[in-house]
Amino acid sequence: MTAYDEQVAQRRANLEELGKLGIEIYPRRFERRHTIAGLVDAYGARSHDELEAARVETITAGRILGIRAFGKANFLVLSDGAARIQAYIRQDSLDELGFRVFKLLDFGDWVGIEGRLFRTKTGELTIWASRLHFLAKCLLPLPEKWHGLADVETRYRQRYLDLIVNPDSRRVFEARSRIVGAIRAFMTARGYLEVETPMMQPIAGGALARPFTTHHNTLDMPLYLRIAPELYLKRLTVGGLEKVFEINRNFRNEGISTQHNPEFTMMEFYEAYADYHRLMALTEELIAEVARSAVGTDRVTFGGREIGLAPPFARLSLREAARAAASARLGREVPERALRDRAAASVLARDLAIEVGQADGAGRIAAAIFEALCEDALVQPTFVYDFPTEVSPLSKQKPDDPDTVERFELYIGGFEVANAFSELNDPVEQRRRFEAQLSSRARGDLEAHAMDEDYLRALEYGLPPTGGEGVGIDRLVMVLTDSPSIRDVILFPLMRRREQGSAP
RNA sequence: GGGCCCCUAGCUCAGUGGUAGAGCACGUGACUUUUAAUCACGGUGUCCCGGGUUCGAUCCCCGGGGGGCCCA
Repeated sequence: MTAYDEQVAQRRANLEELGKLGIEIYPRRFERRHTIAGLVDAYGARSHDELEAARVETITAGRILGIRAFGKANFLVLSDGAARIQAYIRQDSLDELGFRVFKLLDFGDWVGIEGRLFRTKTGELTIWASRLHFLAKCLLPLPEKWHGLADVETRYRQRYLDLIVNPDSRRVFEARSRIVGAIRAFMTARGYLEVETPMMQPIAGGALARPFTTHHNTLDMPLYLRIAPELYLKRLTVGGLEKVFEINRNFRNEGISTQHNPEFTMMEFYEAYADYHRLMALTEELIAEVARSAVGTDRVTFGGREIGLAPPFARLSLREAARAAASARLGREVPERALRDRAAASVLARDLAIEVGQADGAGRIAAAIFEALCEDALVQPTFVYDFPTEVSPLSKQKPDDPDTVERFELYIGGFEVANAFSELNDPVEQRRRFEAQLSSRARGDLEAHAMDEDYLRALEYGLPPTGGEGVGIDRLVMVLTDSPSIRDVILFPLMRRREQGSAP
């Protein structure tokens, strides 16, 4: 028998013995008077004498994360996830049944404790147990109490173990919840209406990405998991919902990395009468306010570097950034027209050893040069603005420059956190853009945008001047919690399936 | 998709071409204010999987699986 099997057998036997004592081994409910966190909060700072005078009686519950047994006097460490407290289990302070129950407890079991608060000789806040209630058995051995669970694969696959033994992990997800709450509060306070649009779409649009496909049986209809809510949210703006936002998942069938999970959370919003300049101002305010309210500061450390999130953020034109970086890299002045002309851009890319596709125009090449040379360096929050039209099929062109659209991406920590633009609302131009995408698709671009006739029809009813933006929640959480991988901020990141029978 | 690295006890990790180790956890005993409790004693195992080389492979070689990081 392996050590593991032996421990499991021992725990099962203890559970059986508990049943023989006549207690309910899976009780239905337990009435707490206090949470452990509440006790620590209220009494953690009280002195020994204050506690004696107050004679605080409590009933609380949690998971056993430590047992220090001395025979007739014992200590249990209980956790409610948020905080820990120890209970003093003294044979002559419990009834006989209670002490027999104690003897059958294992590391990881759930128990309720009734008793009086006091402080031990060593000064630790402790519950002097008068009653012990068995609540549920932990039948499998837990990771070690001191080193915790370090194996990242197990942490992701069995997140519950990570949460039990690694308090830092829980803190990340608590922060994530506060961040989402703060975003929602920020938008709601400014009059944006929260909406939910389809996650299953007959045409996956609103972004350049490959979708997941699925199928509806009764309608016998192919469907896609959405790659963006964009086209539905703009239909709502056509419908007169002038300020809307949605916080939900997008699904993109592409590679996995420290910055990409196939499903990820975006906050996307649209505002009638706004353009991308207005969105930049709003975004600065949003990021700073969310940081302050969710993590208590607008100066955070990410990957060992301090990042200031207070406005104003730096602003950098995409082609200028690419041009300057290319000039520095090549040691000669690269003119901006080298990024405007296909032949010149192609030569420039070759000189920079950046691969470009046969069908890529100057716009795509400029964007590729920017990504290759500039992204990593954008650690402090920076708006990169004025994108090539070729890579932005849903954005509105600049009045004096049809090759450029009013679009920006916000970079923080070296990666894209938000993407926004003045929305293209001319249905004739939008149709031309879709057609250009279709010809890209015909040349093999699997990420090219599909034609969406219903969306064009909506535009024909009239979309007011509108600004729209998507904020990547996972990446924002990474920055605000100093998490190096997107998998650290997603509770259950997608993992490759394992063969049956191989643990875990 | 490519490169590099990792996979040994439930957990955290050592280690070796010749019967596989530590700490924690687990079991037995002692201990009525301990706290990574301590002390004594005890058993831990598909060394990720398959093949090859070898008298002998956990170790070397090849293939596969899972994971991490970097690149695309």
